[in-house]
Amino acid sequence: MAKLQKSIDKRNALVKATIELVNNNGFHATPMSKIAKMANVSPATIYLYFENKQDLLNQTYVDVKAEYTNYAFATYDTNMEVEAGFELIWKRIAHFKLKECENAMFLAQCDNTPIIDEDSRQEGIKHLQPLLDLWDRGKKEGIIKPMTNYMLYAYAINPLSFLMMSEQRGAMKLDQSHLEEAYQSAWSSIKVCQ
Amino acid sequence: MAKLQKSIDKRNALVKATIELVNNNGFHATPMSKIAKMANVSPATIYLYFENKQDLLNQTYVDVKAEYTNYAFATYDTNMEVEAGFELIWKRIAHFKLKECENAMFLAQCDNTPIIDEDSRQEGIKHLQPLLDLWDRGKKEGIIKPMTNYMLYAYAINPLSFLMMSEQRGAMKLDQSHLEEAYQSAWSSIKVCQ
DNA sequence: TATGTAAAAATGAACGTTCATTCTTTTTTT
DNA sequence: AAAAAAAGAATGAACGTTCATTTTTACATA
Repeated sequence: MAKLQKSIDKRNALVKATIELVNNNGFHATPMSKIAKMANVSPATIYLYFENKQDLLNQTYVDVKAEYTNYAFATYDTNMEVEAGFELIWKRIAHFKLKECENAMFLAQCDNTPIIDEDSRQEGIKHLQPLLDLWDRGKKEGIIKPMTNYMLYAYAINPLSFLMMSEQRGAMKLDQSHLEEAYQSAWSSIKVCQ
Repeated sequence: MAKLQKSIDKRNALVKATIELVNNNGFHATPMSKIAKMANVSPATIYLYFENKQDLLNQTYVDVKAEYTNYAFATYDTNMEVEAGFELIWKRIAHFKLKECENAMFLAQCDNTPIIDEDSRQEGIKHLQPLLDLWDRGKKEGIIKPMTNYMLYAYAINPLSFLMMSEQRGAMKLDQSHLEEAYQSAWSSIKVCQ
């Protein structure tokens, strides 16, 4: 009973504040007091929802990662053809990274620093399975290059993080035609050349 | 006279310690006292070489970025053919990221977080010019896709950061044949398909 | 429906620690 | 012996977390 009574809104506000402040200042430069203030909550209240600062960060990471993959696979169906399925998933991921860039930036920061516990990192990876399965199928069918899934991810998906960060910094603008170009490059880099 | 007398070795030791500790703990979780200890120096001595902690980080970043690009272009000659020049530079970059992964990890962390000052970030980008010039030439010759340099970097170079981080985490091993595959994917994604 | 009450949730202030930076003194160099 | 470099100890601010207390909620009773 106890835990369920605690307002889920307050937890969400804390997670949201964490994302925004960590994006702007980095994890260790965002004090709990600021997170509390942004969430309209007392610092002490944070400890009713999270064990400590590290736990707050870990849970925020897993939350955001789940949101990311849920969005990515929402309209995907495992019966789709490999190329069509990949295009669908790719475009959903691209859309997420560009429209929800607060979330995407947060993930990029966590994925390139030692601030997240290894357990939470592993937890986050699990949700990507449908894409890895699709790639395995593509390799069997001779449509996708016989490379490790890490390599495929590096070329097909990861560039979107770089593009998102560049746009976020104001270095470039990504419109629909850029996105189509990007998709073609992603597909070129992993498809088997006929 | 004053500045020149200060030992360059001591400065280098401080920069090296900063890289190692920031890689393992993140910037804000590495105290000046630990940096000093690792460099066999008193905390107060750091302030003879650097203005403050932020300045230490900024200078470390610019140093490492310069080392990275010096290595990348060391054997490149602007008279080379586009494809050959790209292959050469790509392989030098790959070699740097995989053999000097301490340095590469440090750059990845700085490039995905707000810990570096914008000025130092800009300073670091300048040194990449030879590659951008090569790409512009390739576009004129119809060899390279007519995309922005950011897009080309995202697909041709940035995946190496992801692969380096994955290997560093023990998720995969990158041998020579993986590297050849990676190069083919990089080239596939930016070359004009005939 | 109104009231009393015990548990849960939330709070602001306080605590102890850590940290970046500075100060004063000592050591090294020229 | 004067100047530069380095050192260790000291300082004051900031932080994560906890504590003692207050406020809110849920609900039994009338």
